Amino acid sequence: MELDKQYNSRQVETKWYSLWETKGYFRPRSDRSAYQAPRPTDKDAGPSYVIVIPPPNVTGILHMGHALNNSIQDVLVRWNRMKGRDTLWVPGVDHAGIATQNVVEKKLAKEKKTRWDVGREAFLKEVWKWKNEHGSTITRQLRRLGASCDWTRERFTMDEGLSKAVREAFVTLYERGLIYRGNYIINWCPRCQTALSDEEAAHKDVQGGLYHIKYPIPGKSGPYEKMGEDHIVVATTRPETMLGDTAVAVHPDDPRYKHLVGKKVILPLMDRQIPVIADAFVDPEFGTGIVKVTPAHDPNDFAMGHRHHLEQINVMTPDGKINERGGVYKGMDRFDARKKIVHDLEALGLFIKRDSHLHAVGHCYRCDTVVEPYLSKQWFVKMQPLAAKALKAHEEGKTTFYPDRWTKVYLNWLGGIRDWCISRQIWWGHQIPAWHCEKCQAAGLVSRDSGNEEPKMSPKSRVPGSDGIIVAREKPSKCPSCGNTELQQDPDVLDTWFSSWLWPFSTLGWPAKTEDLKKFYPTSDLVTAPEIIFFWVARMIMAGLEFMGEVPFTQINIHGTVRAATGLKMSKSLGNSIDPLEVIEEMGADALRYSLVMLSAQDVYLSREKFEVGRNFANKVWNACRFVLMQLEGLETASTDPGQFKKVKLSLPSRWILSRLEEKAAMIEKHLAQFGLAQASTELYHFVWDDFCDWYIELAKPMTQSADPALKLQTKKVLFYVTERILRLLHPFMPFITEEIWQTFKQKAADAEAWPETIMLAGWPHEEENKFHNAEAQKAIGLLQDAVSGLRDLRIRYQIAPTDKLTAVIVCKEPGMIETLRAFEREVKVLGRLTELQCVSAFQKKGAMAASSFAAFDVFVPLEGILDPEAEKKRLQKKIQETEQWIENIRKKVENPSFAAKAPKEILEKEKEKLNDAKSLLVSYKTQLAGL
RNA sequence: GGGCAAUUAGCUCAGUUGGUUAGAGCAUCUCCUUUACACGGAGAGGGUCAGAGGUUCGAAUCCUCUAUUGCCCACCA
Repeated sequence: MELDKQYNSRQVETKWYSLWETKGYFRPRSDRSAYQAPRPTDKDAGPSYVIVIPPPNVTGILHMGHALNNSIQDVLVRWNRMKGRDTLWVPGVDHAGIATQNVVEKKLAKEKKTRWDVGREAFLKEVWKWKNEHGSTITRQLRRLGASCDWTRERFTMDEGLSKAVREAFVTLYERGLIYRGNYIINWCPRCQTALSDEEAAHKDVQGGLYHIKYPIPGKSGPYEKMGEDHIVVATTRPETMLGDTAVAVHPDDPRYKHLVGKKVILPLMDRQIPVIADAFVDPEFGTGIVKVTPAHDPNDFAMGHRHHLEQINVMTPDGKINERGGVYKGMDRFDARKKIVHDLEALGLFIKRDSHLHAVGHCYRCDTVVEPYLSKQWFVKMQPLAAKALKAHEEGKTTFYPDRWTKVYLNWLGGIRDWCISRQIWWGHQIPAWHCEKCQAAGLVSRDSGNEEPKMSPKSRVPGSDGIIVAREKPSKCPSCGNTELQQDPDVLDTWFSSWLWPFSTLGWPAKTEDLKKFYPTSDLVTAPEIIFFWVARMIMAGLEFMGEVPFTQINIHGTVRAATGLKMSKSLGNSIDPLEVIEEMGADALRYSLVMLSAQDVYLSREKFEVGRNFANKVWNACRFVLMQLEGLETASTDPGQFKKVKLSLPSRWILSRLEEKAAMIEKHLAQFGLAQASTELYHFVWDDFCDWYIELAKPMTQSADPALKLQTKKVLFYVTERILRLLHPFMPFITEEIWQTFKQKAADAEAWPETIMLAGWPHEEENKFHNAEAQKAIGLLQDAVSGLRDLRIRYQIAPTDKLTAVIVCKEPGMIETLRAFEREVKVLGRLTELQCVSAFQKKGAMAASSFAAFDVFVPLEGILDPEAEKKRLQKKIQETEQWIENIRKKVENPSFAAKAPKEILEKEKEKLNDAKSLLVSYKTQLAGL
């Protein structure tokens, strides 16, 4: 079996993925006894390694953010799996309540139907049908990416087990007094017609208006247009809410208005008298210093209403129209009503002006409609007690964020946490496990949810049913209070995140005490984007502590956001997205993954060209391996055993590459251990490309053609050994191409029976497995590289074609170095394409020659008839000038007494060495100039 | 209003706890179809490391301020 000349990513990817999956390689080791890790020597095989996928939205398709997130996770999972740890990656999707419902509602709208037309049951059937037909798009796409999830454990937030977990969590919190119901101002989306949590109302700066309106002060009698100057002025951004005003407020210490407190003003258009109250919330500096108070339509006013026992007048319908309490404006859309009201006020002479005003307005995160602060009865989770546990866990060092700066963001949010509105007035989701007893409610036993009260830590009564609401895990047969069997389940469903926050343990079987839960909880790492720290990460930590008594994961890796090259967030609606699947089709999943990971050091600004790095690299790897395979023709003894080189006197390049491999593997390991995937992949890229391909393979070529059979053999063995290890180092990043190549390598290996079935289960090359470190070899190859570069430079400088004959003399300036130079004379001759090469320690220049100079040596080539003395003179003068400047700089540094006194010895040595090198160079240049 | 990032070559970005004559990829230019690879090889040009102060023997790196950009949070109507 040989590798095709062209790498066919499509074919390779589908072939290997289905094989991996069907053979069960993605499952934890403990689940696949037939495939035990083949290398028990792995020192890092420690506790199990578990991560949970951030469940993507069931309506979603794979976008670049997912591709990045899952590439990173897959690198970590594959790396840990190779290290021999019992590894589990649980995949799944969430039901995305509002988003999914919207999709199906849109479908219905095409038939000119609404969900109310078809009814709840039939509608839910439709949603399930949609889910079953389209809900697996994203998981199919994750497979294309190569994500090595254990699909046998795939979960859906609405499946039976997770629904049970949701009910368990809800009831438990209720019993602990951490769930309450009440009338409060929440964010209401008039389009989706549901409540939203604070996190779901995205604030955006909007250029709006600040409307100044006169509220007349009533005189003796008569209509207010005759009140003359007797009025106050309020400023508001939402004039339409004035229909529900029940007071105006001033600051208690504001001298301008002190006399008004306790008096009444007339609410225009509604002709109601409302009181002037004093409240410290009012900022005398803002606007006119007078605020209209609308307790049913503004959270601040709501609070103020509480303090002053004001009536709450809700003037809006759930779909954002003015209701019957809005008088003549009834039935108008809120924004139309705003215009009409301003117009009417103008007509009455009560409208003063509209100032342009920039302010933050909440928008529905699903449909971008302006949300309305709206008074309604909702279910809430009391968050402070949960947050307190999370804060304590952090103090105890149980949660660590990478990079660290996110810690503060997380802690700040926890510190200022507000209660979580969890009920949604939609149908797709977990229906709230609460049942209403209409008899009890009619009897007036509704103490718990009467609203108009600040939420209490402990409800007044815990006796089930006493308030007409029964919260239970399963539907109760009758009301425990009155025996009524006609119980109605609360129609609302729970926020989708109420199921997502249980994900780390609900997917492992909770509330049942399963083996998985015992073995795999808490999980190891969480990898996610910063956008969902509040939505998901913080809440998972709180849920883990509350329900499991333990944080769900200890390391939280927050990676960058994927953005389009323009800097905007990538999104389909903006038309600036790049479809990862297209990139996979075009360049391969490995290319996509490698490019993304290399760029992931911070926010990722993407354009299509950026994936060329990965594509080119994959191609490079493929071809380098093809070359190595060609060398293995007829070789029977290729093996992965490091011991094979113990008794062999290896060539200098081989000693060098083995030393580099060891060094780089250690560095890559170090980076991976601290989520430095970008650094790790970059190191690997340069090692493979620069060290291995550009130098070692080039150096190896002549050796594999050598007349010396021993040299020939050992070189091929080293090529095989190093390449096989490179494949394993690359595998977490490029799973497909490495598997494909590795399998062909396996067929050439003498120790193939010791190889596992897949590279996935081959051990991770550990730097301590062998001891190839060799400083001398590294130094010598450094000199070799200089010599070869010097020759290439000379060829280019004087336009000598590569095919032209060239001889050279290397003049060693450093005593003792001559032996080293002679040691690789042959290699320099080949790489420099020389017909002849001499290494000498003293040299008398004859005829026209030019040189490349280095600290340790000069490389001379004869250039009879080519050398232009004038140009050469100029070049050398420039070099001399540069070098003198350099020497001057170092000298200044070295001769500074403070430097000598304070700098570490190492640095001092280094600087002195540099100075000597520079001086040596200068001598070379000057000698050359003199000889012209 | 508060907070966090970013600002380094034409473009996109690296730059580890302060110590290389500041790097890479792409783009540009020159040369090379040498039997792994033109998705390649060998070279070249190109930067006062946003600006100003400060700490230090030494600053792209640490501190302060300023400017520009982006993001997150926030109940001043």
